[in-house]
Amino acid sequence: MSKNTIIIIDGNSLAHRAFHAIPPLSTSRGLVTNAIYGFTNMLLKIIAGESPGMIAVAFDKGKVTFRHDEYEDYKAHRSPTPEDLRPQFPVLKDVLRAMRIQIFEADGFEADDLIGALSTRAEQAGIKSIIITGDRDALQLVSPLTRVRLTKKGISELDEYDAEKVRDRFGITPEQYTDFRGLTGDTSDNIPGIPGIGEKTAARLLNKYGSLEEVLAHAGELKGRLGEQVQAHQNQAEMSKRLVTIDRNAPLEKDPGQCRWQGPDYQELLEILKELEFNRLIKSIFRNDSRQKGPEVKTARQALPESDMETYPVTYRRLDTPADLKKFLKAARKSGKLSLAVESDRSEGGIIAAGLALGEDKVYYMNCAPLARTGPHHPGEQYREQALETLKLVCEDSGIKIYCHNAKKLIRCLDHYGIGLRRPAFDTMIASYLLNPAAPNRELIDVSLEHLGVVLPGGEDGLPARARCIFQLTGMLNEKLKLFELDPLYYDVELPLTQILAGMEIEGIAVDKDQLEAMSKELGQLLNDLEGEIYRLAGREFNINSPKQLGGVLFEDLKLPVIKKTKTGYSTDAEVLDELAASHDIVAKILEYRQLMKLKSTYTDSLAALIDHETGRLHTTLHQTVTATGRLSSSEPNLQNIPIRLEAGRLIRKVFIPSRTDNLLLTADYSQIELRVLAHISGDPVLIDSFKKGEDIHTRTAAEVFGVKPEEVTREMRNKAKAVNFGIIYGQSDFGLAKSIKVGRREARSYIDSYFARYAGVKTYIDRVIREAREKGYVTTLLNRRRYLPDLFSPNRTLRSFGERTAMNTPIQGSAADIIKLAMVNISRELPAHGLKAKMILQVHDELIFDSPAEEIDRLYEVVKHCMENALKMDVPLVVDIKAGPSWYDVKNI
DNA sequence: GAGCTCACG
DNA sequence: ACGTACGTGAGCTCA
Repeated sequence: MSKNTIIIIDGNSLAHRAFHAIPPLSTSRGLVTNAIYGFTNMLLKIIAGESPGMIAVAFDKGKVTFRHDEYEDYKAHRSPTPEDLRPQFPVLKDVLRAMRIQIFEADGFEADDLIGALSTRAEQAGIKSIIITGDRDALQLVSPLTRVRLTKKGISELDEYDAEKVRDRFGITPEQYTDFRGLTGDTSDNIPGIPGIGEKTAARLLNKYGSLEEVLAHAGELKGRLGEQVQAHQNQAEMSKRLVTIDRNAPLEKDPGQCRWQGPDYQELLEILKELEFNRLIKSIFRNDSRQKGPEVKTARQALPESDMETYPVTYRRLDTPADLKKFLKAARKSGKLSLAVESDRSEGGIIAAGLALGEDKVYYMNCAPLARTGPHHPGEQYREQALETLKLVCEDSGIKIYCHNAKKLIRCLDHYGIGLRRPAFDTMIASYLLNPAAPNRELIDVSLEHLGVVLPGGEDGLPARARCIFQLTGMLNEKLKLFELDPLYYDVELPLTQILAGMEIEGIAVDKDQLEAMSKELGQLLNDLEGEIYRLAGREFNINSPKQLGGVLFEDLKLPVIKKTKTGYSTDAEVLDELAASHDIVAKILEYRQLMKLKSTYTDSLAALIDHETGRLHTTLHQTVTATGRLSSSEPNLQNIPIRLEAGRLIRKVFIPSRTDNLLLTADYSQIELRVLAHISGDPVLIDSFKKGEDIHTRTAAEVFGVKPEEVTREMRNKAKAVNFGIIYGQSDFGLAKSIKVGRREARSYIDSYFARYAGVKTYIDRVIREAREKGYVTTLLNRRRYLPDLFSPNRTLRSFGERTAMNTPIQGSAADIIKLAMVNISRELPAHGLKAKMILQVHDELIFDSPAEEIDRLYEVVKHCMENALKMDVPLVVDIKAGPSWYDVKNI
C-alpha cells in the first residue's frame, strides 16, 4: 500500500509507555516481559494498519549526550529507568532483529536525533515518514512529508499530527516548535525556558515576531513583567531552544532506503517468542488456520507476509482407495493404539476429514467430506462410506486404544454417524487440565506449544500433524501425570467422566416449549407495564437497561443519594437500589423490572432459542476443563444457574420435564457438602461431632458462637451463624461478613473471633493450608487435584490476600467436586448393572438430576443414595437429600 | 471488548 | 490507606 513510507519508532519512548500501560507479565523463569509484549503488539498493529515499505526503530545510547555538556541538569528530574524495564531492552532488540527491522543507535545521541536525521534524509529522497513516539519534541519534525503520531493513552491510542494539527493544538507552525519550547521550557525534561511564559503567551509572541531570536531582539518592546522576564532570561531561552532542537545531522549507519522491510526471519522469531512465552502471539503469527478469532490474531496475520515455514513437519500417507483403508485397518488392529483428530463441519457436526496415527512415524490422512462439500479431489460417495465404516471399526474395536484431544467433542461428533467411541484411552486435553487447571487455553495447539514446544498447523491440512502430536503428547503427559501422582484421579475419575458427560449432553433435558413461550409472553407484558410506570415516575423516557442512563435518572434528575460508585460512574446494583427503595417509588419498580428482565432475556427467551430442533430438548455443553477448582461448568445454555432463590424465578423450573409421560425427574443433592469436607480435612472435633450427631449445623454454630444452648438459638442467631459458616469457606474478612449480615464491622469481627475460638481446628487448618501453599506453590484436594497459586507471591497485597483465600477455599470446593465426580462415575456403572433405564442428565455442583421411569424411582433412589453417600470414606457422614416429581419445580421428598 | 449486573452452587 | 467472600456463564450497553 504505502511502499514509499517509512515508519520510524522511538524505541525508548514506546518501551516506557508499554511498561507503564501493561500490567506486569513475566515468564516462568521470572523475566518481566510487559514492555516487550506491549511494544511487539503495537508494532504488529502499526504494520497491519500501514503496510509500510520501510521500518526503523531508534534507541538512546550512552548516558551522557551533547545536551548534558551544554546543560548538566538536562533531564535531571527524570526518575531512573525502572529496574524491571532495563533488562527488557536487549531482549526487545532481539525481537526487532528477528523481525528484521533496522535498529538505530549512536553514542551520545538520543533516539530523537536519529529519528530527525532519518526523517530528514527520507524527505530528501521523497520518502514519507510516520514517526511514532510519546515525546512531543518530535513535533518539530512535522512537514508535508513527515507526520508524527503521539501516544495518547496507553500505547495503542495514537494522535496523528500534521502541520495543521500542530497549529490547532499549539497555535504555531512545526518549524516554530523549538522556539516555542525555548520560551515555555519543558518541566518533564527539566528545561527551564522563560519563567512565567506558558503555551498561550509563547504562541502569541511567536505569531507576532516569528522566531525566538526575533522575540529576544524585540524584548524591549514587551511591557511589564513579561518584558523584564524575557530580558533577564535571554540566555536561558536560547539554551532551552538548543536543548530541544533535534540534531538532524546525527550519524546514521544506514539510509532510509536500506530499511526496506521484507518480513521477519520466522525461525528466529519463533525461537524468541517461545522463550518469552508469548503463546497467543505465536499462535496468531504461525497458525495457518483460516478460521481464526480475536482481534489480536487478525492483526498479527494481516501484519506479516505469509510464512512458508513449517513448524511441525510430518510425513504421512493418504488413505485414498478402499485398498488403503483395508491396509490401514489391519495395521491399526496390529498396533492396538491409535490417535485420532477430526475436522468437523460446525453447522452439521459432520466429519470432513480425519488424521490418524498408529505411532509417531505412522501417520495417515483420511478424507471423508460429504458430497455437498465436494472439492477438486473429492473421493466419491462410495469411498466416503467405506472411510466412515473404517472409522467405526477402529473406534468400536475394544482391542484398539484411542488417544485423542477433547474426547467429549469427538464422542458427540462420532455419535452423529452412529459410531460409538466407548472409552477413550487418553485425552490430552484432560491431562493438560489436571497438570494445570488454571491455564488460560487448552486447545491442542496450546498444549503442544506448552509441552512439546511446537506450533501445530490448523485446519484440514493440519490433521496428520495433530494426530501425530496427540500420539506424542499421550506418552509425555502420561509420564507427567504419574510424576505428580495425578494418574489415579485421571484414570479413575476424569477420563471415565468424559464419556459420562458426553452421554449427558447427548441425552439432553426435555422442556415444555409451549409453557416456556407462555411465560415469555407474560413477562413481556409485565415488563411493558413496568416500563410505562417507570417512565412516568422518572418524568421522561430512558433506557432502563443502561446503568449509565439509569444513574442519570436516579442520582441527577431525582437527586437520590449516591450510595456507591463504580469505576465508570454511579453504581445501580440491587444492593444500592435496596437501600434507596424507601426514598422513591421508582426504585422498587426498577428492582422489579430488573428481576423480570433477567428472567425473560436470560431464561425464557434464551432457553427457547436453544431447544434442539431434532430432539426438542436442551443439550447443554458441560465443560470439564474450565474451572480452576475442579468443578464442571455449563454453557449454551448454562443449566447450572436456573433460578431457585426467588419464587418468580423458580417457576422457570416448571418447564424442565421428564422425557416421557411415564417418567419423573429425580434430584439428589449433597447436604452441606463443603462444610462436611471442611470438617473432614480440618479434623475439627466440634464440627465432626456436630455432623456425626446429625445436628443442624447452623444452629450448632450459633450455639457455639453465641454461647447459648441449641434450643435457645433464635432465627436471627441461626441466620448470622449461617453467614459465618459460609464466610469461613470463602476466607472472608470482618468487612465482608459485616456487609453480608448488615451489622457493624466490630460485631462481625467478634463473631469470627468466637467462631475460631470454638472451632480451633478450623483455624489451625486455615493457617496450615496457607503455610503449605506458600512452601509448595500449590494446594491439593482429597483426590490430589492440584492448583498452583502464583498470586501468593505477588508483591501486590490485594492479589496476595486473594491468593490466600483461594488457598483455603480450593481444597474445600475442589474436594467437593472430586466427591460428586466419583459418585457420578459409580452411578453410571451401577445404573445399568441394576437394570435401570434412568439417565443421569445434569450436575449442578452438589446435585445430580435423573430422568427415570416412574416405576423404577424407588430402586433408583437406593442406587443414587448409596453411590453418593459412599463416594469417599470420610470422617463425617455424607448425607444426600433425594426428591422426585413431574418437573424440576415440582420435586418433592420421596 | 470492557464494564455492569445478576443467575446459580 | 486500601480493598474486602470462593467458583462460574450470560445479556445488555456503549465505546
